[in-house]
Amino acid sequence: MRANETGRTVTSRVLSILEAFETHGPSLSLSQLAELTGLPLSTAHRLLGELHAWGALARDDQGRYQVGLRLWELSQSAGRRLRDTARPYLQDLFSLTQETSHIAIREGNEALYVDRVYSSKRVPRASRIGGRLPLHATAVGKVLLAYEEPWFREAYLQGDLEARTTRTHIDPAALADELEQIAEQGHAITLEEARAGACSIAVPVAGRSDQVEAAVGLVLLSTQRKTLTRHLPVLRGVASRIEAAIARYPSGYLRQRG
Amino acid sequence: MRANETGRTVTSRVLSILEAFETHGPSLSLSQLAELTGLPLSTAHRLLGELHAWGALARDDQGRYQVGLRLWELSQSAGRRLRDTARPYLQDLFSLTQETSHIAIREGNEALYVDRVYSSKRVPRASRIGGRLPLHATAVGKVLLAYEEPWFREAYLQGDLEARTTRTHIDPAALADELEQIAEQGHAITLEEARAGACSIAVPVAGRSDQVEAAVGLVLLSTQRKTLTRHLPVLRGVASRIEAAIARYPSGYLRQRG
DNA sequence: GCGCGGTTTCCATTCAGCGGAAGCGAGCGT
DNA sequence: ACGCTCGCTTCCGCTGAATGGAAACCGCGC
Repeated sequence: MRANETGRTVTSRVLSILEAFETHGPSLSLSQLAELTGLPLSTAHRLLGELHAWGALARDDQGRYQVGLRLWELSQSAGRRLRDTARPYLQDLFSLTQETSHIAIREGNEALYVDRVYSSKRVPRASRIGGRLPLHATAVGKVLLAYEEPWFREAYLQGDLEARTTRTHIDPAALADELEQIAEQGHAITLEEARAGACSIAVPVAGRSDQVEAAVGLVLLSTQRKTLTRHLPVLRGVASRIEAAIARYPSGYLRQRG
Repeated sequence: MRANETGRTVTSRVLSILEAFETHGPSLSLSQLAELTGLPLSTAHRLLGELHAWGALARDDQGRYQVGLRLWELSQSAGRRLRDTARPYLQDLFSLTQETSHIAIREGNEALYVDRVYSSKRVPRASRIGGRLPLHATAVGKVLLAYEEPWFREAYLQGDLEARTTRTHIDPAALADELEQIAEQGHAITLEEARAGACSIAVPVAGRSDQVEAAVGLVLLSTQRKTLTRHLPVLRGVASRIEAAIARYPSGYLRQRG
């Protein structure tokens, strides 16, 4: 009967519901959600009811909850900022190279894939739009890391460096050298470090005031590793066209939450 | 000093903040938001603080709020259900026709564009991914309407039928006839009804149990209107391949909120 | 029909959230 | 330099909105 046993704010409870969808499947029942969030059943029920009424959550025909289309539509604007700008150039990149092309930004300790155009060749899919991969295991990630503030880069290298494949570079000292070299030469390459059978190359995309805000890259079958650098001029060209397009925005328009 | 003057629940207040972003620009200041939501400044400030800390909102370097990438990432799963399934087929459709290709579902009284591949030709953009257009002004919308439950279709025709261009069909009786014909022949055509200079054609995509859940369509320059029907076989082929891919999901997986 | 897992509704209790007011601080005009 | 304005941030005593235990409800299988 007490009013809010836990001390958590209402807002944080609502958000913890959304959080549950991030980590545990796209479709959850009331009791699962109550379990996952630690909320009493009736409280969870009421909050879910409000979220559902508003359209933030939808219910399938078994009564389970899913993230709703209204929330999707709303948050398109966030992805859209970069995406809408970059999309045409990304498509150019694809038509020039015929290889899987993508653009990513840094979000926390991971590379967040903002958009991608798939090649018809069946390159192993390491990630998807809106998905994330560790910064040290992909070409775009390495680029983002290489141009990041030194304090961040160093802190990152201190942390756990997950090995995605047997080829992932996980030695902090070696990685530090590699990143330095990347910053110098202006591009990064990975060979089966995120996914067996795939290699990739990426270059930075700077916003106004030289701050690197994103990275564009290509993914190829690892059998074609030797052709990677051939795409560099095209990649650079596309990157600088994206930069020109971004330049119209206020600085920091893409970059969010340190 | 009173506790919650308005009678609105905390959750609804939080959601009203998100609502403000739907209708008024992608970037809003504290005082704008307080104004728009009708919340006292200090209350808005606290709620925004929580949303920001969680990552639902981001702040640009002028301190204004924007919808954050965490929310975007989270809600990708909603769009992803249909999008990830349909994407490859949509890309096939594009490479077969070289025309702007899109897929949409019904959300409320509007067609919600779930995904699109742009032609390089500069077809007037009537909408964007995650955007909406009235059901009666586009080919995909007409298809969705034509296969909708009769009670819904009739209610829709009673309502205000906005004229997007001088060519938009807004006579309820004529539209009813047109929809009947569309359901019969299995495709819809619009000629500059949503946007001057563009014409479009669309066919239904049925989920399990014949329920029409989405529509795929092409947009062409209106100068090419005579070639529209030539694309019908390709369009139908792609639609049925999407149907096959959808068939694995539980029924109602895409359809949400009546 | 009866028990079981899950969902929905009810309502007296109480502390989390409220919001008025005061404190900052950056920009601007004089 | 100085005061003024405008918008953001922090503080804190009061109170009704949110809480959660319990009980009703609803299918479903045995």
